[in-house]
Amino acid sequence: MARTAYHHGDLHQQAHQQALAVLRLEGDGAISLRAIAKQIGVSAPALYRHYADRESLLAELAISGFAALRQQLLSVEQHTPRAALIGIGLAYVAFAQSEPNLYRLMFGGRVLPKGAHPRLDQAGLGAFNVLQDTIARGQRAGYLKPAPLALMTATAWSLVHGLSQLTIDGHLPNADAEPQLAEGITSLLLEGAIAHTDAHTDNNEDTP
Amino acid sequence: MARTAYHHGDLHQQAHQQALAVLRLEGDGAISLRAIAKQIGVSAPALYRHYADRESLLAELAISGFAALRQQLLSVEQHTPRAALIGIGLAYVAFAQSEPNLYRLMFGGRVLPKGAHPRLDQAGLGAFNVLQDTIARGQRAGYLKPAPLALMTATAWSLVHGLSQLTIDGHLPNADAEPQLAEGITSLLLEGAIAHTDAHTDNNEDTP
DNA sequence: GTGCCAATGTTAACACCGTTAACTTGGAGC
DNA sequence: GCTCCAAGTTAACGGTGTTAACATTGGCAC
Repeated sequence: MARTAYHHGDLHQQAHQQALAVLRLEGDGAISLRAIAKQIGVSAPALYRHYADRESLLAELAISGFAALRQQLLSVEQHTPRAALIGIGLAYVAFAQSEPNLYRLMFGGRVLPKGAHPRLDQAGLGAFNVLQDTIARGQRAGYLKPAPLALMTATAWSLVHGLSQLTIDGHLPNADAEPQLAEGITSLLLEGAIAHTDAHTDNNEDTP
Repeated sequence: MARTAYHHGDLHQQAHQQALAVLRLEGDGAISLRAIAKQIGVSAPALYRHYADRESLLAELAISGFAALRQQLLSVEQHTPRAALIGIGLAYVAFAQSEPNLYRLMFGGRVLPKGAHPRLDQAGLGAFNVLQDTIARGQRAGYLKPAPLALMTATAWSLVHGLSQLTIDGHLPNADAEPQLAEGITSLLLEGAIAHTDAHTDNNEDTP
């Protein structure tokens, strides 16, 4: 089922790979269906047999990106709650830095409106759950505070996502020491930023 | 110097406002120079007398966005270190939620490559500095740990930016209670996530 | 084996887009 | 009053996503 120009069977996969290559080099804005078709050696409308439209192609790239992120998060060692949490934070940021354009596509928001591609949302949840499970384990082990799981997960997710986005876009001044930065930030969250004692005694300042 | 079709003098400002309106409603991807020109009642190339290209128009929108964000951050009350920090975090997230498409443009990264628009970088720094100054004040007051300022600022910036981005793009499951979420997350960072004691005694697990 | 059908390609065309070149208009300064 | 320059104009180029109408062909039923 191949090789005769017609029905070469590999078009879907080939378009995916070609689009991924363009994405890595120049970003999602540079992905052009016509250009991809030309480089594959096929007419542009042929792609519409495999993708509903350009957005669907981008969504598929993002889905595979979330799968790769999930695998990378699953591969960190978990033999200590603290090691697991810091390891996941570092792995997350490392993924974003190794695939900045893919990461921007996954979380861009401009493209891929919320519920338009259910498989995308599902893939995002798959990565999200790795982090949430690790946090839940940390709580069961007594290492983390018994605060609401959703709150702690949202906090950790926000921190690593924000750091990823800011570093790959160069928004952090003095971002020379990135590895230390990621580890320092994670530790800071775990151990708290307040000096040492009676931190909760001054939170009644709004009732004069 | 107005009103004669030619030289109506207001074109720059009018294009800015029109583009901002489109941005708010449909996102930066929907901003079209030709469409803007048509709605203003002018030919498309006329815009090139006022903007070098489409990207410059977007950069100007982002610049005014950073200025607005800075003003919003400057307006929070600072009569207590804790109130100032939490207030800034809430104000930051509130800004992103009230102008999601503008916020995405400001931090998108796809458009506006790092050093291409110096005034943009400067505007971003202007907002960044408000947060950094507040943290420095908190340190001088002894409320915050004397950790490196760059580290603490990067942490706080990452947290609020990540939370903003995740909420406006709907990536957080169970994000029903957003206001509480923002405040809870900020508090969690300030007070630390680790249970209570000897949190630093198990960080030698990687030396067997 | 043969014939049909659905899958998968093709070309042509439409309506956009950003951008540039060449030209025109008209207000301001000398 | 004349001139010059900023700010507008039309025409055109090359590019895009997408659809319609048509062509090819591999595989399955008979």
